[in-house]
Amino acid sequence: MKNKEVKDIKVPMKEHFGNYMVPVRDALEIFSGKWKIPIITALTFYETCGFKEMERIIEGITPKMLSKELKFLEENLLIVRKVEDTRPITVSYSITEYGKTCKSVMSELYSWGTEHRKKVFNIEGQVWDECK
Amino acid sequence: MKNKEVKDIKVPMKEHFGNYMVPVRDALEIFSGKWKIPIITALTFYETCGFKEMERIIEGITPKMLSKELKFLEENLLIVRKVEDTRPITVSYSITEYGKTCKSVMSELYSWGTEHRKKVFNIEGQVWDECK
DNA sequence: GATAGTGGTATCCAAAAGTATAGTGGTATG
DNA sequence: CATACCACTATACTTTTGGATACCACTATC
Repeated sequence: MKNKEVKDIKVPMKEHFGNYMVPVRDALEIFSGKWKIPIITALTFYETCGFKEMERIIEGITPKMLSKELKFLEENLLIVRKVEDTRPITVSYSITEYGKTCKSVMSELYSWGTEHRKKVFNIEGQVWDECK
Repeated sequence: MKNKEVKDIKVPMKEHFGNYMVPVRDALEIFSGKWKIPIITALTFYETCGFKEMERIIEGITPKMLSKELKFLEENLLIVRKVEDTRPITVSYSITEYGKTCKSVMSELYSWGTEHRKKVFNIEGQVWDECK
């Protein structure tokens, strides 16, 4: 470090980004994991579903995971659970108006992800079958 | 199911959303986990850092995780690693032009997350200290 | 020659996330 | 009254993620 200008000392991130990271983490907590986006997407499309119905729609999910994630999404006000007084009693899960605001994030993820796939794999399309 | 109209049968999601889910997952793979966003953010701010420098900036990260995530981000073309011919040799990590496109996703996550925090916790601000 | 700084790797461990499988209690249906 | 559908829960297990600690080779400084 002789004939180089003195490097500016870089401070730990909290001093710059403490306030920035927290909401980003909050958002990520909602959207990450294997099943949350499929559930939100299904309910965005169908508006309302029963439990077993979702088990069939979201292929591969186990009742344990479905139950857990539905609780999580309900706690976060994105969906509502309603017990219907039918015979036999059924339970309906619906997306809330607030839940629909997820669309903006998901479409951003979608378009960035699409470009990323092109960039990294040089893939333009028509190869979806290979991706499970 | 007597005096109710016949429910439309809801088909498994792949038929509707197979093509939708894949890029969303791709994007999420980049941004989820504990350290990727802090690393991207640090390099977006400082442009270039050395390895030990990043260990100090990103508080709490272990060299193992840092090394692993840097490799991942490099493979995904978001950052570049360059060995500088100095004494002692140093290594510089920089964000790429492409890496800067992450900003759009992160700012979407930030603004949704900020609204979400208000909605769910009725928190407007000034309580950041409680969140580590 | 001890110490410190550079850029990491190796090994072991704990916690979190997710899977597999079975079972529960209720209500219909044949 | 056996079977099946509904909405789950319970238990055990595997996989993934991340953390703790130690260590390596190299160079420079004291």
